[in-house]
Amino acid sequence: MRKFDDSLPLKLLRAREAALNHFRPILKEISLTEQQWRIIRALNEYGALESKQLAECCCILSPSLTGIIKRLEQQNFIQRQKSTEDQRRVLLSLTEHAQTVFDEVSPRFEESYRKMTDRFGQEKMQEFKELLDLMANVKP
Amino acid sequence: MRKFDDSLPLKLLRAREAALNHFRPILKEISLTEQQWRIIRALNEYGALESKQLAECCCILSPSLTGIIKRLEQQNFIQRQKSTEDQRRVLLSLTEHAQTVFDEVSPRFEESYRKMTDRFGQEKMQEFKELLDLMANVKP
DNA sequence: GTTTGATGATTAATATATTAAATAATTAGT
DNA sequence: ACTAATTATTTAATATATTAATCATCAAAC
Repeated sequence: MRKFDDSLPLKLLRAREAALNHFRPILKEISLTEQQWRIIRALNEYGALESKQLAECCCILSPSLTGIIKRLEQQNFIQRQKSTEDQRRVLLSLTEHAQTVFDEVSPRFEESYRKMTDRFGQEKMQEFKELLDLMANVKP
Repeated sequence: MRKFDDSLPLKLLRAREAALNHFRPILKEISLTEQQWRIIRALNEYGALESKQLAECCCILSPSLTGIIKRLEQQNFIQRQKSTEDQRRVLLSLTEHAQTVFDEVSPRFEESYRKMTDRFGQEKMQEFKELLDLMANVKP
């Protein structure tokens, strides 16, 4: 069998851990989890989204999202409103508070992102992202 | 700010999900979680390992490992013994049962791995893994 | 209009992730 | 030898992941 360390899922996990290590200090400071920040980023970019779309684009399953949204709502980061046409659907968007926090801290994330990219190498990063996108579309 | 979809951690997450989708059916059949299989694979390759080493090489934090090992022990997949020199340490190894299961199912994982590699492209996979290893060593 | 089937969200149950704190055994310094 | 600092593991508390089941709403068929 292949060597344990040759496992692609494991390599992806380790690479992701290494990447996240660049941002964890910021997340800790602002007391947001990685998933919470991911959701806030998505809503900042796309505006209001339905729960299902948000789950899809954030790579978070619906049952997890339910809890995450509930907590973000309690912390006044997210507001919800039911869709008028389809009562099943829930529209989610950022509160003003969340928007303020986002605008304040996003430059810090950008800065860390730039550092990470520099250390990894600009061109390598480009190539790396292309391969990641390709792998994300390999169906079983 | 960068686009949401340009996020490296997100791309890594999506790529990993896509990769895991090739193996989830097998895991489900044998009723093992991804983490449990990762640990079994590691112990198969390295033989007995201390808890700390196992956590390190499997990219699992100690508190998580405690629970995973406990459950694998209950299912008769793992046996533990305290180190004789250092009573703090715990030596973990596979049971015969686990070894049997591993030998039986590992060919199926290999087969799926080969398919995945073929669909992604052999040379691309090589290049991809090299970049993943590089990223795993980018320190903040 | 009612039934049936499908869909969006939630709940439930179990497993894992994360951080902090507690335990216990070892080592270093005195 | 004895205290202090270290280290390996576990416990605790909270958040998220995963699968299955439920609940409510909508849509199509009848």
